[in-house]
Formats: sequence, structure tokens, C-alpha cells
Amino acid sequence: MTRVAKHLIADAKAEKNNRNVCLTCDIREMAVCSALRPEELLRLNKIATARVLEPEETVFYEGDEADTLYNVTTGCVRMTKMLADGRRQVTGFLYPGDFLGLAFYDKYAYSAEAVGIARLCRFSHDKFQALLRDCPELEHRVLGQVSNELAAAQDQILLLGRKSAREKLASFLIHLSERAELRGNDSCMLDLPMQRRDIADYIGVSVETVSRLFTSFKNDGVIGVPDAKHVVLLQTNVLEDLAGL
Amino acid sequence: MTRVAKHLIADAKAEKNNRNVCLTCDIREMAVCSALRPEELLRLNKIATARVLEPEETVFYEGDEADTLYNVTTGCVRMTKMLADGRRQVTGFLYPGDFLGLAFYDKYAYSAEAVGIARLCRFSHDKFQALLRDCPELEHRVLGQVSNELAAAQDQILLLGRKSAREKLASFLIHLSERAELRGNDSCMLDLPMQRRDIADYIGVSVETVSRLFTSFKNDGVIGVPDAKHVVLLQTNVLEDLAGL
DNA sequence: CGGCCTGTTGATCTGTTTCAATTTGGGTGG
DNA sequence: CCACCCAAATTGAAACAGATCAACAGGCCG
Repeated sequence: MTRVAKHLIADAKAEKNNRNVCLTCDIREMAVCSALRPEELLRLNKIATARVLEPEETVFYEGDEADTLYNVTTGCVRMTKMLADGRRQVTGFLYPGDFLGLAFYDKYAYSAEAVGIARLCRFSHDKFQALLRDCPELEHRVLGQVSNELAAAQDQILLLGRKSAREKLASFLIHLSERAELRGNDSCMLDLPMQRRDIADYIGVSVETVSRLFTSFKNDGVIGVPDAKHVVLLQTNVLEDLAGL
Repeated sequence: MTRVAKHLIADAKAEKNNRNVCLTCDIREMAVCSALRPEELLRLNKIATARVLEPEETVFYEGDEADTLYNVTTGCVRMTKMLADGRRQVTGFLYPGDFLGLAFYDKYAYSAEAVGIARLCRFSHDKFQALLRDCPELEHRVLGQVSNELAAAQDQILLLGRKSAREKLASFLIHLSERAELRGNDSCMLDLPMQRRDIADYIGVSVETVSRLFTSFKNDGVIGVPDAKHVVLLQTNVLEDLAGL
């Protein structure tokens, strides 16, 4: 069976279960949904539909009318911004539980694409706003999450503005390690669902530099690279020193 | 009379008027306070005190316990983050109406210092949180402002990660021009309250590069620089092209 | 008037990019 | 199931943007 066919089946299943996506949702605990009481969860359930994304599939484009809001349920989604001449900046990677499209304007401020296969939970912006109005606790959670994102963005600003390429990549790996730990995964055996270009565009260097630095870290015995999609942290403390803070 | 003495007097006046700082506040229209009904404004008034800052005076340090929240009323405040070896990144400049210290953690994620003389409105974090709980509309406004800040941070991430030094400075000037226009000021005659080092640390280049670029723009006839604290935009459209998007 | 801090300009140096050539590896079709 | 094919990743050499080092000018304050 081809991979595409598998996804079509998964998609069909998701549609079938649409009636109770929220109630059976794997990430109900970690998402903002956990703020909701049963009756509100039912209401959220009514306005939620599932969406399955192929690798590299676009969720929405920067500048599109922001009429839909998403919650990542599985996989990894990247946010990107482009300059007129094609230079690209990845502004962040989103994992299960993260909100997507929370622009409080009429247009999305960035594009969003699935890194690998990803599943999203989809809400109409208007209906979600209405739910927010009726459920201040939910809005409070959303505020908390946006605040988190802002703090992360400021860390990234420090990284991009003042760190060397070596410090940038070390910081990136430490950051992934911390996120893995938060999700209850091994903090030393890292999954890198994104490709080198994504990493490069995230930390503001060229792909070649990313590649050279991986090799350099490997030669220094700081990391192991079993394959392009996995990194083993061998000396986390050394990597933390390299990260510059 | 020395400048310091003048400020002491201003400070004393602020203290005297403390009873109705909010009701007489110049920026009541533009701040989140505009979401409040009269009785809530009175309540906000009770928990607000004024604070006057000397140039370069620190409001709080990164890592301090975040027990206080501020609103800028006059002047300009910069947010900074530092690396262990002293490299500095300015993460943003705040103007009247902007919130300061809105970290929803126990520690501030950045330091804040007055650029010139500045006035702030000060709230206890706990009491403000309590007010938020009772006034969802206020929380909604706060969410809107944090969302704005997040969008601005993502723009800055694009700038830092992918723009050339020339594009960075051009973007910075355009950004200042837009903010000036929003505040109802002349969008061509720009105030630069901050010094060259602040600009350099904001756009992630060296002071020397900032200086050279000002000279270059001046020689190209794109801007005029009557003195170090003022810039005149002579060819805004050319500057916009230089900004890269 | 003198000292100091900020800003500017010049000369050199270096980290990172760019250009170019391989190598690797996963997916597809025969 | 294997071999091919193309995209992704790596490695090397050359070029360059911007940093660093250093000297100097200007303005403000004591």
C-alpha cells in the first residue's frame, strides 16, 4: 500500500470520528482545551474538524485571510516568512498542543507548512472567538500560550542577532532537547523531522554552514548523527556551553 | 535648576496626583485601559502608581521576580537581553501605551531601561491579574496587545535572520516612520531618542556599521541627518525598496 | 578650558556565504 | 527485489559582507 493511500484511509477515519474529535483527542491534556469544562468541550467539539497534511503541504499562506485557526495534534508544522527575492525565514516549529494561526488581524502574518505528516484540529475563527467570549478561562489559557510564544520569539531574536553560527546550532539542539523532555521523550536521542534547509532558515545561516557544524560537533564527540533525521547528544553540558548562555 | 532637580519635582507632582493617575492619564485612549468602564477604571486607578525614570535608568532586570507590571506613559523604554560575555540584544523599544513586564512567568525574560526620560504607570502583578479575572474585556485587550507584540517579534526575526545590514537599517527607519504616523506625528521627521549602540544592538550589527550606513544613506540623498538624534526621510519610497519588502 | 563619551571614518581581518563538485540515500518504476 | 534517479546532504575553494581594531572629531558638562 502506498503512503498516500494510507493517509487517505487515516483521513477517512478522521472524518468518521469527526463527531467526537475533541473527546477522543490524544492531546486534550496538553492543549488549551484542558481549560474547558465538559459542556464547553462539547461545544468546541461541534466547531472542530480534523485535517491531515502530507509532508510539505501548506496549511495557509502569509497574507491569506485568517478565517481559520488550528491546533497541531500530531507531527510538526513550520511557520515561514519570505522576502521578495525568495530569501526565507522559518519563524518557528510547532508541535502537538501548539496553536496555529492565532493572528488577531484579518491576515495571517506567516505561511505554515507541514514538515512531515501532520494532523491538525481546525476551528472557524469566528466561532472560536465566540467561544472565547463565553469562556474567559479559555481566553486566559490562550493568552498564556501567546505569551509563551512571545518569550520564545525573544529568545530567537537574541540568537539571531548576537550569536555565532556555532552557538546558534548548539542552542537549537539544546532547545529541541528541552522540548523533547517536556513531551516526555528522550532528551538525548533527538528527532529532526525537518531538513537541513529548514534548520538553516530557522537559525539564519546557510545550509552548508549547518552541514559543516554538524560534522564539526560530530568530530568533537559532542553529538552523534546516526542519520540525517536523528541526533544523539553525547555531551549535553559541552553543548550548553557552546550555546553561549 | 539642574535636570535632576526638575525630575524630582515632576516625580513629586506625580505622587501628589497619584489619586487619579488613570483618570487624568494622557494615554488613556490608546492603552488597554480604554477597555474599562468607569467603575473598573476607578479600580485600576487604585492599584496604579506613577514612576518617573532618568535616562538610562533600569526598570527591572532579566531574571528579577516579575511582581510588577508597567505601562509606558511618556518617553521610550528599551528591552534588552544579554549573553554571558556581555553581547547585548535589544529586543524592542516601547512607546506610550505599550505594556511592559507582561511575562506570564515568575521571572522577567528581559531587562528594561529608559532610553531618555520616561514615565511609567505601575501595577502590582497580582492585583492586575485579579482585575483581569473580573474583567474579561480587559484580558481580551491584553491578548490583542501581546498578539501585536508577537507579530512584531516575528518581523524582527525575519529582519535579523535574513536581511543585509543595509536592509536592516532601512527597515528600522521605515518602522519608526510608521510608528510615528500611528501616533499622529510627522512620518518624515523622525526622533531617534536611542543612541547608535541601541540601534546596532536592535538590528544585530556593529555600531560602526550603523554609522557607515547613515552616512551612506545621507550621501545617496535618501535621508538627512540634522543631528544624531534626528533623521529626515527624503525619499521614503527608495528607503522602502532598500528595506527588502 | 579640558576631559570624556558618542559618533564617525579608515584599514585590516575573519566568519560565513557563495559557487561548485561529490556523495548519500530514499522512493519509484521496471 | 533491485537498480536507477533525483533531491538532500556534505565537502572544498574562493569571495565578500561585516566585524574588529584603531585613530580621530565633535559636543556636552563640569
